[in-house]
Amino acid sequence: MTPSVPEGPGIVKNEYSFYIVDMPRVSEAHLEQRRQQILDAARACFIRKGFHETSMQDIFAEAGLSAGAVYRYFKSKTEIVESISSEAISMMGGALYEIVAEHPPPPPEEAMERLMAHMLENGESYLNSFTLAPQVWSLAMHDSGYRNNIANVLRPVHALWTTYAENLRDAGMLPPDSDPEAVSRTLLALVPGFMLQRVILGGISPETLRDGLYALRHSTAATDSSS
Amino acid sequence: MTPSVPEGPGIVKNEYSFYIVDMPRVSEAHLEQRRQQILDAARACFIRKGFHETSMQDIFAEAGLSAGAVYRYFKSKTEIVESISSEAISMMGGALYEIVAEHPPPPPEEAMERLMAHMLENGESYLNSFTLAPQVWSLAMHDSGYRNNIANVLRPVHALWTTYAENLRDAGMLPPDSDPEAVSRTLLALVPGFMLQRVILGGISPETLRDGLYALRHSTAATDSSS
Amino acid sequence: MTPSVPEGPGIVKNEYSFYIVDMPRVSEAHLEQRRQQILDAARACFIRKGFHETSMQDIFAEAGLSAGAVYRYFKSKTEIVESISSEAISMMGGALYEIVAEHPPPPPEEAMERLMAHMLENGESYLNSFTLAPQVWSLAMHDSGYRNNIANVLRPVHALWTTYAENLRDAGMLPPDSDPEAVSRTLLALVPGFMLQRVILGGISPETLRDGLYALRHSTAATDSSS
Amino acid sequence: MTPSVPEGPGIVKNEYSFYIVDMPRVSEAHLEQRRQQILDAARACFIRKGFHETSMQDIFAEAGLSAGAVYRYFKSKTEIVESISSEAISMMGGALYEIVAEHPPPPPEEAMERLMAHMLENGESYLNSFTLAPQVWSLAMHDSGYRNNIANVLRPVHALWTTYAENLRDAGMLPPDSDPEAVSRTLLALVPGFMLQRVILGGISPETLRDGLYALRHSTAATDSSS
DNA sequence: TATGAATGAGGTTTCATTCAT
DNA sequence: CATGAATGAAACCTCATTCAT
Repeated sequence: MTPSVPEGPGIVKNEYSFYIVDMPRVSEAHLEQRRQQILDAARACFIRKGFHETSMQDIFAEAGLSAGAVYRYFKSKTEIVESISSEAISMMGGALYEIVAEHPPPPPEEAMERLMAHMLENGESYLNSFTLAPQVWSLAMHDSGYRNNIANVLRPVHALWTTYAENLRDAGMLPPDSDPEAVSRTLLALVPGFMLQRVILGGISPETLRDGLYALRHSTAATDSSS
Repeated sequence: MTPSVPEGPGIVKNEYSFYIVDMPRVSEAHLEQRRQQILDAARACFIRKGFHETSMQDIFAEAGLSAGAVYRYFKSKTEIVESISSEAISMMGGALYEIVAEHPPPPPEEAMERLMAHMLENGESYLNSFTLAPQVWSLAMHDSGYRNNIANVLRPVHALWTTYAENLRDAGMLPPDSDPEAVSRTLLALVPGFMLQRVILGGISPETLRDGLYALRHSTAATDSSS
Repeated sequence: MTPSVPEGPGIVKNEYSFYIVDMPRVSEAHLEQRRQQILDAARACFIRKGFHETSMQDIFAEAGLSAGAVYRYFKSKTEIVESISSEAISMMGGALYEIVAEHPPPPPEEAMERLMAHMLENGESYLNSFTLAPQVWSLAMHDSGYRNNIANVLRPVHALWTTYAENLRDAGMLPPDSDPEAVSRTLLALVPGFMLQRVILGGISPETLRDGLYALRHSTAATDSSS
Repeated sequence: MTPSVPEGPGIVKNEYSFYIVDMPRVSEAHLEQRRQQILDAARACFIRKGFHETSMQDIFAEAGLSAGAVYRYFKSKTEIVESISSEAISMMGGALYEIVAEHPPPPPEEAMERLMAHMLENGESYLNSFTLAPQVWSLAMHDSGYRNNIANVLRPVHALWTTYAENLRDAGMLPPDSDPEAVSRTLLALVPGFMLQRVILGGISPETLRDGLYALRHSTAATDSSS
């Protein structure tokens, strides 16, 4: 008396009715898409108004979802902020890696120009990380969790710059007794300042940094003051 | 039944107490001192907890004043935040001016080292501007008032660096065709990155920047890529 | 493209899956078993956390069922609470009936001891009615439905005690002019106090009540104060 | 030029103006009265609707105060509930103490009758503790804080009953080998049952308990079953 | 029949600000 | 000028319930 029903993925037999469709009610992809929908909405709000000025209601409205729906995917506003933060601070590695890996290493002004250009492309048009980053830095000031978070993201970046500085020195492009760590720190230090000038003062572009670094690198040896 | 108290200028009667002396009209100096008392309290709170996590109640308590008293001197929390912000972003000019004014100009690595050392002294030990600055940057992202504020403070600083770069070039320490604007921007860009590394990553000091800049300035001319 | 599946009574087509077998119409027994599964889960939660602190989500999780499944069997949380409540307050009759039915009636201290012992067995180890009961009393304070519910359960119990008191009097174990109603009420009143002392104060057992009643029953006639 | 202003309590001199009135802006009594106003409102709500069904908004409305005002006096709803709870469970000691202290001790039925009458007077008309008590018991089931709270209130009451039982025995009104602890527990156990019957079943009064206890105390020695 | 994602009203609590005293 | 009690809008979050699949 059991009818021949096609059995396949998602069609299972159970003890009450004979066959029920056990397909996930919504696909895994749908869930992930919802998460993204929420994160996109949140990011848009955060870029527009900032973390603190954005209320959960703002996010609900922007996402077109109810409170409950959002809280199904993120258990607190903090969790959303952290997601966006992580995302914002982690978008830098790729380009740097490629630049660092080149042989011979590109000169610093070129490396920096290319990195800034990459950040502008992936930041201003898509992630607006230039607006988000300072907010994350700000959070990091009083929340050791965020601070560690950023530190963890920054350390590999720092390491890449150090490798780059070593390559530079090994290729004879830096004095043999120069400290790759100091060079790494100095180049790393340029990034936040570039971002802030871009947003607050304007009038700065990747080329500015390139030309500035180029000029500094070609100052005459006459005026030294190393340790 | 009203006691015979001399009534005269400054002596007023009110309904609660019988007489209060409304006379000496608290000195101008006293007013300013009260303002400072409030600002000191606010700054302490902001450094300890951040702008957003600090409630007005926190400030009242820290200042040992009532709500009404504080609101007599500042008409909103925003006004207090702005005061502290201005203060925090304006503490940089002095040392830079002295450095820039020297003839011949000190080499970049020395100029930067001395500036950072000055900021550490006046920042970390007294103002903790390293903690406040990122919060101000963060505010600036979404409040054009703050942004202009900072821009206005930054422009003279930028101008000083440009003057310095010109001096450098005129003294033959930079290529004659180099762009002082680009050099100025580049040196200015180092400051926020130094502050952030100091707080978040640690392991950076004025000497680090000095050594890094020194090494970069002594890279061989072999690897150029100017425009 | 529709697979050729026999269509017949109980085999229906729906829009999601193609065919589901709607046949055996899950047995009545199965339905009842599902109800029990849910009630068991709910009771466990209620004992663990209380009615109000238990969310429907808690019950879903404990039962291993979905929201929809639970709501198919109970149309609201209130209905579940009521089910558990009824169950909790109705578990007392059986033992009492047996005790009351005995001839000659056991003396009060023995009747009470046996009843308490019975409640402990069926309460503490299985139903934990000692924890549930006060919650039900609490609900009864502001919900006349619950109040009537309890009253309806309590009235037969009360009647049994009254019968018992009459038997006692008829057997010459109480003064001939004593009021069975008053005795019934008094004995009935001992139960909640026993439960609460057991949970809150500890140090009470069926024997305590037996000894206490025994002592009271053997006080000397010298000190009377009847109406 | 300093005017002769009456100095007295609350009139102080300070450095700005010469005299300011330092009277507490509102009197200590006013503060306490506000607390009572809130507690009265809360109690009314709790009696009317129960702890859980009463929202803070209900309390604000009943008290005629704003949210902020209430939260100035109580830092959470829990704190309010606890205040009312403590109050409700602690109103029982006085009358019992007086009864217990009498020499010779009144017979149990009289002691109990008088205590119940006292509770009715101070409970039903003023505190409605008959409605509140079961709610507190209910809370105690899952909150050890409440449980300890109640236990702490109950222990002295229990001790008083034990003293009473000892007095009873010493006065020859209980068998010399009877256990005062068991008698104490038994009499204590009657109270909750009386309260619940009063609210749920009705038809019980202090006299009921008196007559019931009287009858039990005059049962014939023929039917014993002590240990 | 079962699922669980989605809803949205409503909960408690905070906090910048005012104003009667 | 100073006080601090009071305000009340708005914040974050929960949870009983529904309904498309």
